[in-house]
Amino acid sequence: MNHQELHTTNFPILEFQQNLLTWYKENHRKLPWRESRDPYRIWVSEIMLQQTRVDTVIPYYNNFIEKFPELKDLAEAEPEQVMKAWEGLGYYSRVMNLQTAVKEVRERFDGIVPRTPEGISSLKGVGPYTAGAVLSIAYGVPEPAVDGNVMRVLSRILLIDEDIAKPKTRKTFEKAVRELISHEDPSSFNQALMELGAIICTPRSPACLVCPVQNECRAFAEGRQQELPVKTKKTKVKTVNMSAVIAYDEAGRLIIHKRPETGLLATLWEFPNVEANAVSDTARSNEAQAYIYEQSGAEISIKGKIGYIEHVFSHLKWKIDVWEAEIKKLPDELPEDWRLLSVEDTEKLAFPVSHQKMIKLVKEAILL
DNA sequence: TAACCGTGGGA
DNA sequence: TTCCCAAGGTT
Repeated sequence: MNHQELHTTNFPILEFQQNLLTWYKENHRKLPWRESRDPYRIWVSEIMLQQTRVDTVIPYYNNFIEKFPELKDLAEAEPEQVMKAWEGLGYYSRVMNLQTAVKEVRERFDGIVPRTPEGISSLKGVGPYTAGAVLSIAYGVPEPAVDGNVMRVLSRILLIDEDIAKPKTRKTFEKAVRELISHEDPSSFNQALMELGAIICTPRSPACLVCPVQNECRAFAEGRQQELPVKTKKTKVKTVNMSAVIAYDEAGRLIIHKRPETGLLATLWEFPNVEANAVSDTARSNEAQAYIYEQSGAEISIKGKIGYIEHVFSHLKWKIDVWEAEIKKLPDELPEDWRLLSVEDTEKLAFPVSHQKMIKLVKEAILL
């Protein structure tokens, strides 16, 4: 690459580093994962923070570390207990990958989280951002940790107008960070970029007037901070109509189903549900009844509709009619991924939020 | 590359 | 209500 094309050409790097780091030392938030340099704990926090707000993560992080204080505790835990600790956080493959990865650390790296880019990047669920974050924060390695904050902040400071929605754009910012990063304190430098993005250089109406690096910001100099970063929009989500069934026996036990190992809401428990293709309510309840019999062998009798739930995911939307049913006859043995469960015991298994809403319906509509 | 993979908060 | 978003990774 031609040296003249570098986004950091003629940029006051030392001044920028000093202003950013001084600001960070005096203004950073006290967060639970900042009280430790244990690479395992840093790692857990970074996985939880993926696409998730700090305020949401804090209670999950504290509970997770209480349950699994050290890497070996997570490695040896029952997957269902691990998933229960993640219930409600979303993107559930994150935690299954994390447990897979900590087991790998014990088997391949003698229980020590690897301190090289190649080593840590080979772990399940550790991409370029998380690799750089753990290496820099836990080990002080001067690697870039480019997340959405860093792309927003640097797009403004360096006036970079590449579309940050495009995957290859991240490399542009990694290159810039390699030029800018403090080799004396890579941990604080990377965290400071993200902290600045979270507190000052926010997506809308950035607080430029109190920004510690206002002097070094090319976008502010040109009054263009509102135009950056450039980010193309996503397409609208698809809508799927569903029927879910709350079926119970004389003892009040409910039929539940464990979702497949891969895909949406993998391995979480749910009330049996199918896509609703038929037009009429009667035909839809028949579809649901047939599905449950085919999959589990249970014969049920649907009594009526007890609720309607809408649930929006990142890429689709469920519209769910919830039906109440009595179990008329059970097979000699239910399949492995089907179970009968008392209402109280729903607290022991992990359900997606959409189905937690149904549990609430059960408690309000059926138990009363 | 673009689609898939959750959830809750704020404008 | 609707939209965008929040410390991404995998396929």
